[in-house]
Amino acid sequence: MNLTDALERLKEKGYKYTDKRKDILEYFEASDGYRTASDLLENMSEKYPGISYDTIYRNLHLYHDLHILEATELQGEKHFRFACGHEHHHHHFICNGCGKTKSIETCPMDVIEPDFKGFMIENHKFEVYGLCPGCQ
Amino acid sequence: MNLTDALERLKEKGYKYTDKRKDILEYFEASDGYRTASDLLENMSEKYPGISYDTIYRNLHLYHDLHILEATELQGEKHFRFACGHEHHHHHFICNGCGKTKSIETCPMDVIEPDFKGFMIENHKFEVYGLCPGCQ
DNA sequence: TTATTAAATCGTAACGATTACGATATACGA
DNA sequence: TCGTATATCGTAATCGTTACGATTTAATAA
Repeated sequence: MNLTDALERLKEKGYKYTDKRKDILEYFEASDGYRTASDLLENMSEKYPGISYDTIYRNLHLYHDLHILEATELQGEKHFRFACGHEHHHHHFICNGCGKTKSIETCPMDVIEPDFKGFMIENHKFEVYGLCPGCQ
Repeated sequence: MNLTDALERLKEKGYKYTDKRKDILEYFEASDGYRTASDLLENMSEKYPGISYDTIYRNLHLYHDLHILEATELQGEKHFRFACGHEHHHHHFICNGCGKTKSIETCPMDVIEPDFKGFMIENHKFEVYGLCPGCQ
């Protein structure tokens, strides 16, 4: 996902263009890692003092619904990043220091023993946490 | 982990025995799956109307610190279950209906490509979610 | 260009899960 | 049985998030 594609998807779904919406996308484009709602609020407050929580969360949810952002829960707080796009299914190493990610191509669902007879599998989560080279 | 071992660990660490502490452990022993603080509060309220949130959370944290309970975060809420004890490292299928778990013996860290040069791995999370036979 | 209006935002209150704390009660060793 | 450290109660505060009436604005039509 990138800024241009995201803005296009927004338009084709009939959502309005606003500077705040563009700036939110630019923030995630520049981040390349997981960020929280308050990270975003703090960043947006520089340009838009007094920006509402409603605006932050409404747009985060909108982008998530449109598959422009993907989300994960870390330490009781939702974190968002640009969606990884049409690439094949994969997982992430997530840096505890800066939130940046690194792809893990293998999916454990392909390699674990398939003894789930009688169980209906709906989804799964596999994440590796640690420190990236820059954060050690 | 079981009730007897847990009470013994509590005693040997110098914590006091109370009926509430025993009953919390009995609740998790009988549950065999992930339960929330409010699940526990609701259950304890039958015998102890007016039991304090402080008591619930303080003991959940105590048991977690003593490795009597293990925890995971599901849908923004912490869930606890009896620790799986000294068995070898493994992961869980977790039923979205009843919270019960099923062990997954394979750990993805053993099978993924080891291309983490320069990254310091601290921990990982692998969970499979779905419905157990009884909840479908 | 202006008018219309549905959507976006603001300001702020409410919410659910969790934490915190002074006052009181209790387990347990002396 | 007493003394005291600890556990609990009752309740307020905190944090992340959601909700909502009032106001503003982007997009479209006249």
